[in-house]
Amino acid sequence: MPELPEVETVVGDLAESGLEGRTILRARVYWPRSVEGMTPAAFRDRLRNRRIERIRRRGKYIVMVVGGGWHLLIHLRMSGRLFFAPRAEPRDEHERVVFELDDGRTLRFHDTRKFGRITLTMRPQEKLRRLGPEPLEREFTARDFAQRLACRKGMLKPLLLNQQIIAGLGNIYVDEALFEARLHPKRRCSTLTAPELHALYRAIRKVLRRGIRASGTTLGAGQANFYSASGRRGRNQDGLKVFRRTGEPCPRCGAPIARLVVGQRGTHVCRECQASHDT
DNA sequence: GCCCTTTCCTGGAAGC
DNA sequence: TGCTTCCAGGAAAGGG
Repeated sequence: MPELPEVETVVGDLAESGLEGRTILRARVYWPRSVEGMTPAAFRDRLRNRRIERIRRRGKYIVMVVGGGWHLLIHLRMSGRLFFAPRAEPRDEHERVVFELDDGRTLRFHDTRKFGRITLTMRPQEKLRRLGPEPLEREFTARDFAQRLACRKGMLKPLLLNQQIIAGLGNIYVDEALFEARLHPKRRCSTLTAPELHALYRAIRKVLRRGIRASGTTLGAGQANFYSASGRRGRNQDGLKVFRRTGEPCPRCGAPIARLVVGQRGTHVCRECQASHDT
């Protein structure tokens, strides 16, 4: 599941592999629903001979500035991957969109579960402005965070997964951040004290930075798992404290990690360390 | 406007 | 062993 650290890793890999400055000669769409907002034919026509000027990340989106004012927004969702392959290499059945580049390589969008989406648009802000702040940017302060959460009545976990509140968090890093901050995922936001909000702010930044340093989290071995654009597995799974560690001892107190469902999401907690209070 | 539920999909695990 | 069923999960749309 690509979240902020995984997308950051992919973008870093793509930039390092010299994607910026390359020209897309042709795009081939093998699963039309992977392309959002226009027909595959329009997508192909508008991308032909476009130069990839810049690549960056915003939340969980990969943003490529291509020529003529167009922007490619790529969301990997559950199982999406991007990687390079020589043009002659046969297509895997799960490759949904393939971009032919001017240097003999192809950039392939591989997505077993077909949740991923690619949007070609002149107005990227229509999508991107809905996103909350970037949690690792300097301008995102503990005060901003507290203000965004304090007025909410919902449970912590669904709110942190909401990309409009804060961009880039997904199931893995939310569970890890809540453990780090010793907060129960079902706690109502409005009941948090100022020190608790501050602890959560720091925890979110800590687990995301750790994830980026480890080049992301790769769970299991199947091809639907996370692999960077250069085909590397992440190493952050070894450092996870609670996520998918049901029954294992809590690294802080030794109590068994429990699994519960919060907002229809599998959720991992230490019931000793993460007091439930009002739940 | 906020919160909650449903929908999209497939591979792999679990159940029989 | 081999078949069937169930589940995970991000974002957006729809309902209350």
